[in-house]
Amino acid sequence: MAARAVLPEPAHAPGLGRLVMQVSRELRTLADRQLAPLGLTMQQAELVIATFLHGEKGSRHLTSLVLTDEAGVSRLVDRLEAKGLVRRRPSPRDRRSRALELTPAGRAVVARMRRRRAVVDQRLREGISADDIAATRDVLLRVLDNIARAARAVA
Amino acid sequence: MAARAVLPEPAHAPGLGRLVMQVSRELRTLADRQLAPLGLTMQQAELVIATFLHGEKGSRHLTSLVLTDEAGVSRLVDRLEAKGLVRRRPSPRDRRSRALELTPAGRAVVARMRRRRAVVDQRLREGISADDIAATRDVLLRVLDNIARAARAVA
DNA sequence: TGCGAATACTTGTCTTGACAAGTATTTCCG
DNA sequence: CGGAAATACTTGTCAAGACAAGTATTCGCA
Repeated sequence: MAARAVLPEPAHAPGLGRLVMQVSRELRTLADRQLAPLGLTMQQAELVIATFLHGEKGSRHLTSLVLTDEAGVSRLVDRLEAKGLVRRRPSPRDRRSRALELTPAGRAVVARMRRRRAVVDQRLREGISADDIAATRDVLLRVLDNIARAARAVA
Repeated sequence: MAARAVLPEPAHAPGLGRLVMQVSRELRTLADRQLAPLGLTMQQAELVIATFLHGEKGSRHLTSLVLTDEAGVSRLVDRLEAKGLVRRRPSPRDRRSRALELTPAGRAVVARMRRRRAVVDQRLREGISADDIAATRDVLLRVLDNIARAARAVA
């Protein structure tokens, strides 16, 4: 694993961070292309599914589920509302909050997307053992932890 | 810099894909914040470094190095040119192409950024063995392979 | 030779992501 | 109680990524 301190970092042995970002980018691109026939992006699909699973909560509670911040969720909901898949209702408990709910059209596509997502996820694991997946997950969680620590050091 | 959009949400185990995307996102955010004092983003820093290492090539050759497409590089170069770090020259060998070169100001920041990047990369590996890093890299490469296969299946 | 295909880059549009600032509402506490 | 602080969301701005389409130039080859 490359003692690549300050070295060129050739394309064939990229740093772990770079590799993670490459995988992330290609995952999104693939997902977006597969969802294009439904007229949705990956983020939009995630939000629709999150609304199905955790609906009735305000967008604040959904931000962590779709990997963006509140502002991002707000505009994501704008787009989904424009597509008629989701609706904002005033929340009875807290008038600052607006609860999300799926429209009939929204419910109509959830199952299909979830199935599709599962298939893709399955395909991405092909040829990789459960142990390797688990170990990878573990490493990535530790990296996340290190990122959080570094972020605190900066702040 | 204030309320970090970052950490919450360990909750239950997310899918590997989601985890990769989360790591990617937080990596970029951290890098962008650390580079902010230099007035650069992570992508801009990467392109300046790539120009230093592989300069004199047209942007076509740099796209794979900065994880975006030609259009992205084109606009990235626009921004760096506006900041006076990089310059486009007509390529003598091929008049379609425009060779990139660092300006003195560009060269002046390269060393600092590379050192900084190495430090951060080091910090992200803390507490993770070289073997684990290698195994993780291996798994991610196989995932990349699966993505490519799935992409071909779609196309 | 010359013409169509390929190549290098640019530009337009849409979506996302981060951050800052703004509004409305609720909570906390003196 | 009353006002300060926190909270929930929205909006504005900039940078990126993907994709499509456009321009200029070079290449391949009949």
